[in-house]
Amino acid sequence: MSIVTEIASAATSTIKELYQAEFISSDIIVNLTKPEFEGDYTIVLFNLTKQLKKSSEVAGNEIGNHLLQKHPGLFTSFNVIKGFLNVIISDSYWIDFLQKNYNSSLYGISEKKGKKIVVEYSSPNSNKPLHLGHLRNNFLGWSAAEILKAKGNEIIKTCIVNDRGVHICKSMLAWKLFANSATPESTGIKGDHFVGDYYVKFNDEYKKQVNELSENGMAKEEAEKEAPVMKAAQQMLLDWEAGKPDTVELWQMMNNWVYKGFEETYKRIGSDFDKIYYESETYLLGKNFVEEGLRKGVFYKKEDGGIWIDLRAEGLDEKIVQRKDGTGLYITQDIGLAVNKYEEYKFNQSIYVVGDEQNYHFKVLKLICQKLAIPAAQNMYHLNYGMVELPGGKMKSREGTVVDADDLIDEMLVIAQQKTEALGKVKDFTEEELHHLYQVIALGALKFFLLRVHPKKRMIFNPEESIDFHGFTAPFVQYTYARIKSIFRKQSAVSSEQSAVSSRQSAVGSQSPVDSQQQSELLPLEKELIIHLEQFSAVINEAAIELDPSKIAIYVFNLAKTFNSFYTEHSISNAESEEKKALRLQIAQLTAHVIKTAMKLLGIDVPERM
RNA sequence: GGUCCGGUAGCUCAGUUGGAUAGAGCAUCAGCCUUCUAAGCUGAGGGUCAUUGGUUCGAAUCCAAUCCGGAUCACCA
Repeated sequence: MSIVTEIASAATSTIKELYQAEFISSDIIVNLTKPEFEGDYTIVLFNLTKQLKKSSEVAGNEIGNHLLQKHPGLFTSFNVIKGFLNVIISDSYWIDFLQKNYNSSLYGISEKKGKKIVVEYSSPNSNKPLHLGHLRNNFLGWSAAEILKAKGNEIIKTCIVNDRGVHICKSMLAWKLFANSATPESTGIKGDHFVGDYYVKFNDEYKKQVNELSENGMAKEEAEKEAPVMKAAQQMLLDWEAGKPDTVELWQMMNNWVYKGFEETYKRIGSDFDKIYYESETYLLGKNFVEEGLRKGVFYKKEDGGIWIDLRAEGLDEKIVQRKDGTGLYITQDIGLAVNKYEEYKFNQSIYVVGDEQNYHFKVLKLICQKLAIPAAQNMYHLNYGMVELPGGKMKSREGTVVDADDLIDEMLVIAQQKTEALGKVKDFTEEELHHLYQVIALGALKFFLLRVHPKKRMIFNPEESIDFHGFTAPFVQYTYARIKSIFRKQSAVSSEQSAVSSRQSAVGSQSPVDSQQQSELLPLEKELIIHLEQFSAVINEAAIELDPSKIAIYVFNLAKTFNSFYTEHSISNAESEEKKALRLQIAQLTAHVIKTAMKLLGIDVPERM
């Protein structure tokens, strides 16, 4: 039980005993006391006093006294200011908490509960490389999965690759027209970039043709339809759907180039999937449900043969689910995929990590699934996030104005190397260790940068301003971790020399009243750190409920910040007494553990030295 | 036009189940390396919480209206 719930429930029973008034713990608001007042936690009385028919001054004192009497181990004193009851938690409570947890490798992690959750994320197109927007998606999806795992859920990570459609045919066509049989191997270009280049080439050619046609007097709209490359791409899609061998072969070859490139990038950024779905295999799945929907009267057929659903009662529009030519649409295949996934995994919840431009789509999808009474409709959740934009506006892969994922990571690596070298602290590192360190710092900085803001906020990324390594960043937190590890390295070097008194053993073993007496005078920064550490589970909980990794990022940053103040203010190795030293080593150990665990929830590694 | 999301310091963002004098980072300025790693620490300046009205002991937070920015409302995915 967290300290906050403990206080709330103590207050609840106190109020019941004193006034026979029935409140539940959640009625009692318990906050951290503001620094300018004396106290650790504050119980807000305003909302209670009306019902108690007492002034908050009187009630606060009565409640405070009663709490002290009933829970002498928990509270040591209190004060009442206006409607606020500030309580001070006893040092022994905090020391007890620290003793119990400082050496627990699972601190903060919940036991398995067996709830099964499918997280679908990444979802790339196979006609272009991953860009900054995908990175936000990947980091968010990965982190959300880790956070849910930490709450004891079983997670299945899935990905749907959009590997078919006219946009795929566009790069195929451009390759046929312009490549002269060049391949990633022959050019030395990474496969996904190679194919992406042809996608851009297609659009260049298309624009050119539209312009030519317009200049010859054709209306722009018509020119866009009549441009030969566009018509050829559409023909290619028909060929593909008809299974024309050379088209399918070309499609497979080019997709494989892309997948090889993706694999490399995913490995770099640490994304993985338990199951990859390909749209080419799922795009026909939803059609069965069109039939069913018609039978159930959920859908209806219009005169031209198109099949629709009317969602106007739900405040939406009419939506087509099957074209008049009998083919399905995006929404149709998503219904099919949802059912497919459910049959495969029988999940309790299904999370889709997809940009907020598709909010409408997922609203409709859920509604349709509900109306069709598909079990997969239960607990379908769209984890949406804001687009990443450039100062000049949206990124457009057609126009080549994207921040490429691979390029960005390379750039971050260079910066990590430069900054590290400038500090000159890694002279004894091997090549391999350096390489690993740069990787940890560069990717950490990037992930933290994209995860530290609330998912819903759209963000503007300015490539001119490189990502900072100071302040609210991963390197800051990583540095704090490395500092702590450094202390322990030196400590174990010392303690192996003087084997008589191992400070850690003396800490755990010391049960004598003298020791606890001395230990129980926590300095403000010591207490502040322990209070921070105690909040970890509550923060994970909040992050899991809201599916919001930024909560973790903010928390771990504040923890590191508090530790750094503590570190500057008080010596650990040369503490005033052996008891203090033992206590501080425990605090440091738990801090390191929480930093490492929290960062892992963000998909970020921490270095032992930096 | 309908629906949804956002607007908090120069910039990037916390804070929104209503609680005390609205907080961080960056940037700016002033200090701190003879002591466990200065990618650090300490301090200063910087605010009409978009606007107006309402609800109440109390509003950045809830309600209404307005303004600004974005997304979406495709027989594209």
